[in-house]
Amino acid sequence: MGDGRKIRNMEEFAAVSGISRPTVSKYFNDPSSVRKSTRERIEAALARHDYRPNIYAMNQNRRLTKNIGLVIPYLADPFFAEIARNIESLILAAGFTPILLNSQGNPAHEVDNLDSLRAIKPAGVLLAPLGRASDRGAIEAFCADVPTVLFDSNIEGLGDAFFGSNNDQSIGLIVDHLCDTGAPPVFFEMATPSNPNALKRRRAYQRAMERRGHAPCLIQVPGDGWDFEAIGFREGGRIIAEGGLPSDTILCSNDRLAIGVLSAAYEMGRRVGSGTGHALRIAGHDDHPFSRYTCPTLTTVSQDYAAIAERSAQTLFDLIETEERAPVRQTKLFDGKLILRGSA
Amino acid sequence: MGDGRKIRNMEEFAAVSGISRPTVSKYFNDPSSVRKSTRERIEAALARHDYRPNIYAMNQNRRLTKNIGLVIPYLADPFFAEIARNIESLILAAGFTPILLNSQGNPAHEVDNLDSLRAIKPAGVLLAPLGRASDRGAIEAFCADVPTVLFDSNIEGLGDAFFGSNNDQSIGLIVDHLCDTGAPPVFFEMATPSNPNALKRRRAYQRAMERRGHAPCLIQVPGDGWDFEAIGFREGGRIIAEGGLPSDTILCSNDRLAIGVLSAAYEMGRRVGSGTGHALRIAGHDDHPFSRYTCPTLTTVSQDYAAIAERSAQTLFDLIETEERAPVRQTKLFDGKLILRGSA
DNA sequence: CAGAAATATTTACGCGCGTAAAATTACGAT
DNA sequence: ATCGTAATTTTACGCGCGTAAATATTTCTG
Repeated sequence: MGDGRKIRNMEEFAAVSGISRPTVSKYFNDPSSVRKSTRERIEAALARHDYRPNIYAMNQNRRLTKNIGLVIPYLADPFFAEIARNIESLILAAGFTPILLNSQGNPAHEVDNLDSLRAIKPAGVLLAPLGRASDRGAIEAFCADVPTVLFDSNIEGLGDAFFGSNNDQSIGLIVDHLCDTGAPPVFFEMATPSNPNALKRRRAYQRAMERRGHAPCLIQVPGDGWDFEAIGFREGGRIIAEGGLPSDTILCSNDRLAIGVLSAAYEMGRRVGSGTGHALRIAGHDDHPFSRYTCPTLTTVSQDYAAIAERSAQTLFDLIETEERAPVRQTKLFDGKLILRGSA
Repeated sequence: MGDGRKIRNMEEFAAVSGISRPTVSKYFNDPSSVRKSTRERIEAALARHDYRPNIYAMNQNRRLTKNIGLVIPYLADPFFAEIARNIESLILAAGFTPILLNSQGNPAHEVDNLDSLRAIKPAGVLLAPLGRASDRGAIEAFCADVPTVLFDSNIEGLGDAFFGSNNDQSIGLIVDHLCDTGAPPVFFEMATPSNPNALKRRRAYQRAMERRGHAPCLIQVPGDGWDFEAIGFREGGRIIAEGGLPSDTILCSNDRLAIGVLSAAYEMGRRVGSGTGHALRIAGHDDHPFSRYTCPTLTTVSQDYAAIAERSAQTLFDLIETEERAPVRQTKLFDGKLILRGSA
């Protein structure tokens, strides 16, 4: 395809396509904004010459670029990687360019990411914040400048919308299940959790237990960072070894902790499972990609992150379309589903 | 900080800092290229007015941007996510901006990513290709235009350099270990593997077995895509159930397959492990983040991806620095380390 | 302190495209 | 065929900064 000479800019491309440059410019900003016959002539020329407008020159004078920022708190976590993959596809399908940024569990890095985004003048941003650890002031300032939809972890009052999981419902689901089928669970978590939703889940557990007339019991273990499996393994192993738990049933704040605890229980020869004769029952939360390959397989609650991704993206697209900030901050929590497997 | 009026462009910023605009421009391109006293005056003004140059205007006329592309074949795999995290940090530390792109296991997507990168005029690109599935022609054309270092998976002759793992050495290591401590292993893999290094590992297994005077035995199971654990679980379970394996020892082409096989073996009540009285031994390759939490923990070979990341990044930086393409294509394979755990 | 070398300033132009206003053309419906 | 409207073309300017060349200034060297 293409004849010999290279097209250097839109001027030259407009010449070979027989259309004026401003119309070609209109075409690239929105192909449907030009007449059909014009569009066809441009696309014919495009097939012959493979010209692409210079994105830097394009974005320099445009007030809004076609870029959408996607900020993920910790991309090495397969759970977040999976959400990122989903949302990326949605952004591409909507004709935008996703800019994927990883906060790597670090609040300073999160702020850096927002700074980078600001420089890029994105049409909008989808932000899964670190949560409690986040620099609220920095995010607030950012949201004031750029249409931003928060997801996964809420920061009260920030952004034009928030979509996440209904931790009250989902934790309630698994607490009910555990209570119905055996001893009421203790709640295993980090004393100072990195995980954004941890505090909500803790309170949801407490409420669910009280609702059923049981006394909540929190097992809060030390540990920093995002290596949850290691913390679950080390501290879970310790707890199990020490004994003295008021229950044989452990509900973990998330699947990654549960994977560690499960592994420790196996090492120690404890029989984990829902069947008769078990020594321990262990459950998690999130339906992590690896939770179906633990031994035994992990009973957990799935988050409806397809819905969260879809709704977050669509809300941002609408925000960008209408070019005005949302009058009221939209919020919706999606229900989880009980995933019954072998561990509880 | 900052007085009332906003700085709109470099002209205005140059005015308030008392330096000419071209000098300020020089400063932003390389702070060390201006005299110390000048640098201090600019930085003082910077502290007062928080101005940042418009990156679109900057990059428009620059032949080389400060962007470095980082293309990952499948970001939802924690192994790749971890490498990406490493390399991202190195890129940032070197003063460049990482552009993280995910091919999502799809060759067409990989080509799209390279197209996007081309539009961004990156100073260089670090590319972990899909391997056999990759569109060789497209990558070749890209490498001709942009300094590119391949890593993880080699495509013979493409890019200015390649750094990866020495599969011959690492597979040899684990085959030797398995042979020394029990029955020679069969090799479990996908018949049509998605994984870039799969074919190299297959041949490495064959050579290692022949070297020790054993007949290689390939178990090639059906399955598409990147859900390796599911394939390992389904097909591994089938193989184990059918019986008739010439060995009780299974070496899997990668840890994710092994995780699935291990899970299947557990479900079927087979005793897996290196101890006496085991029914099965299972080993993997990669030292995947989850391999230390399987039941039993997975014996495997670690890739030295810190070295791979470091060397790949450094080579690209040098390439960018000298502004000339490498005269000879550099290649280095890093040795793996045996990780002895419970499964074999 | 003079002269050389390094650095800064001035001046000027160009990059590739967005976009506005006015003039022209093409289109669809009467 | 006629009209009104929508689409296109023409013309023109500006965005914010890179960069080159000539000139002026500072800093370093002996």
